[in-house]
Amino acid sequence: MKRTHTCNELRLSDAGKDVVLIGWVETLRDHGGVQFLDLRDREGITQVVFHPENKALFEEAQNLRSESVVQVFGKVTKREGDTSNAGLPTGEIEVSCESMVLHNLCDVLPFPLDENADKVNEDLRLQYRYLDLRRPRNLNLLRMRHKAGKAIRDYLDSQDFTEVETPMLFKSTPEGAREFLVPSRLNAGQFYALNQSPQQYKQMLMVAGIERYYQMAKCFRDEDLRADRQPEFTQVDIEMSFIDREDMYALIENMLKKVWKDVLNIDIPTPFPRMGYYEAMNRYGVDKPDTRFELEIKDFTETFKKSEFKVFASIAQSEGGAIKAFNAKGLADLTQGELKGLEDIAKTLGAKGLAFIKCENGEWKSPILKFLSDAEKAALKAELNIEDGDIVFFAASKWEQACAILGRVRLDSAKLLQKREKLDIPADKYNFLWVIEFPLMLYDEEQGRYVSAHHPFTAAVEDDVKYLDSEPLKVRGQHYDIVLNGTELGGGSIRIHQPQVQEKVFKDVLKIPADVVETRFGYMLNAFKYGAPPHGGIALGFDRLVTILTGRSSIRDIIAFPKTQKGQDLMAQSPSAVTEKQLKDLNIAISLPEEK
RNA sequence: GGGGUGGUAGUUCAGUUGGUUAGAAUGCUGGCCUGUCACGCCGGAGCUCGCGGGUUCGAGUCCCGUCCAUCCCGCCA
Repeated sequence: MKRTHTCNELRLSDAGKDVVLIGWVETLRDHGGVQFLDLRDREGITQVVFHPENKALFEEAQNLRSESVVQVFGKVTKREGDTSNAGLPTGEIEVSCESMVLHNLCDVLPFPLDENADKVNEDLRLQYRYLDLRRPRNLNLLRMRHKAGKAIRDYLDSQDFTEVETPMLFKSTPEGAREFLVPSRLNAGQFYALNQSPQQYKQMLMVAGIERYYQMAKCFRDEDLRADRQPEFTQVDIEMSFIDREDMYALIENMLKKVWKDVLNIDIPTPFPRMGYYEAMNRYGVDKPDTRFELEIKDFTETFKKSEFKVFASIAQSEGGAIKAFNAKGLADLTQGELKGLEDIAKTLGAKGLAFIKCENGEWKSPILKFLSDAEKAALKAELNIEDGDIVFFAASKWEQACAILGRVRLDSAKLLQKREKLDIPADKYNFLWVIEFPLMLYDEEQGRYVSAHHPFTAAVEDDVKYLDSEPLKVRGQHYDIVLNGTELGGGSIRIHQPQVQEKVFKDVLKIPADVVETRFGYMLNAFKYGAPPHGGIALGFDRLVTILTGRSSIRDIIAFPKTQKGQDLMAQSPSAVTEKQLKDLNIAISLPEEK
């Protein structure tokens, strides 16, 4: 037995016991005549004391280094008077060391593992990921991730779900995200693709009659990375037969309720509010609104239709044009630099500029003020409740673009207001929201055809099916997104389960050529002919969920071995070149672009 | 593919209008210290300034290119 207790176990009542502890050297304090060693394992810290009577042991302790692994044999001793440490659960005792085994003398660390580690360059920490993970805070993140996963599994098990593993080696489906291709040695010149999601397999499981399926599914996408995106990630993938949207809402609400209860001991209220796609876009400028604060966007297209301000008037009169504004309440004191930052972000989203009106000392200030009529000013003041210290931002553009611009400026304004402590968003505020009734189709100008807003298996809302031929843009899908604090946690839909409907969507609405439909989806359409039950499902980004649950800002924090923005694993050093022989077996030739 | 930020001791950073031997803290290392808990005190070693090129009498500093990290846009059915 390597230890009798963990480093967070011994208390005053254990005084006098002979114990064995093992762990890492957290700190070493050498006072010449007495030495202290804080020994740490994943549970906590216990102070070990060395006295000079045993000279050999004392010198051995002096030669230890931080993060070495030592096994300590000794007696639990009460810490007398003010030598106890109230800041430590084990602070009333210490272990008087009688002998010690040094299991591993640690090299000098490449970076400190204390609270300063958060400031260390992330690439260095990723290279030594095992050291960064060793910090108790980071180990705890992995343990919280485990707890969240367990809560989900426990809940779904209680609801009679069956976890089924589906293949990661799938076939290439070029219409989705970029894929990781895997060459097939046994089928020269052919490739698998790592699955982007188990979408098609889980629908086949419904046809198979499993009724309630879930999987903690590893998924892969070869897209550019972000703070909330990794090339491989985990989805809580769910599919159910014989249900409607209400069943799905209830299931997910109860599941997330259990996760928050089990991991954070927080009761989140259910049911979650619901908001239509167009309402979300109009009020918040995004389809994943952060409803923890207001700063809502208002529409002034009608107000400016007959305006003397030609820039606004011409857009307001144009097909699909919109004039929108919101009041960044209390942000009139923003600096030139901050204003430029907001302008720049608006421009990256296609705005020509960012018109604004400031209200300071009862006076409106704005480059566009001279173009506005009294009636227009009155309308703005009333709708936006403009008061001293406020600043109003405008977007004039196509409806979707105007929403997107102000949606983004709204979020950035909120950050500026938070910095000024004029907007308070409590860390434990969790605003869940269902965003529903997305349009089923969008018109892609470039391709000159309709494309699925989400994926082509989504069923239309019953009342809208009749528009499928005549006005596809009017058709709402039975799609739902679950949103938390402005992050899209996941989405899903009730699926099409009738082969003739699915075929019509592919061929007549999406105008996918018949032969392409046959090669990509032929087996699916065929399967639907053999008693496919009505079904629907959802997929939740487990990594994103855990990121928010743990209050972190990057998905990399809650993934054990994450990749950098270039998709590299700096510790294991992947990806890497392979041998000529490997390539030959796979019939693959590498042709790199010429160096400039 | 595009835009922003950053790259100087092991680590985190400072470095003036371009100017002599590039600093601080921490870590490491040698010594002192019998009650600390981020122990304290005294000494020491350690940086070809991401890489390549250019301007200049002289470049950490200016210019060009490039690499890496990160944030964002595109992208993510």
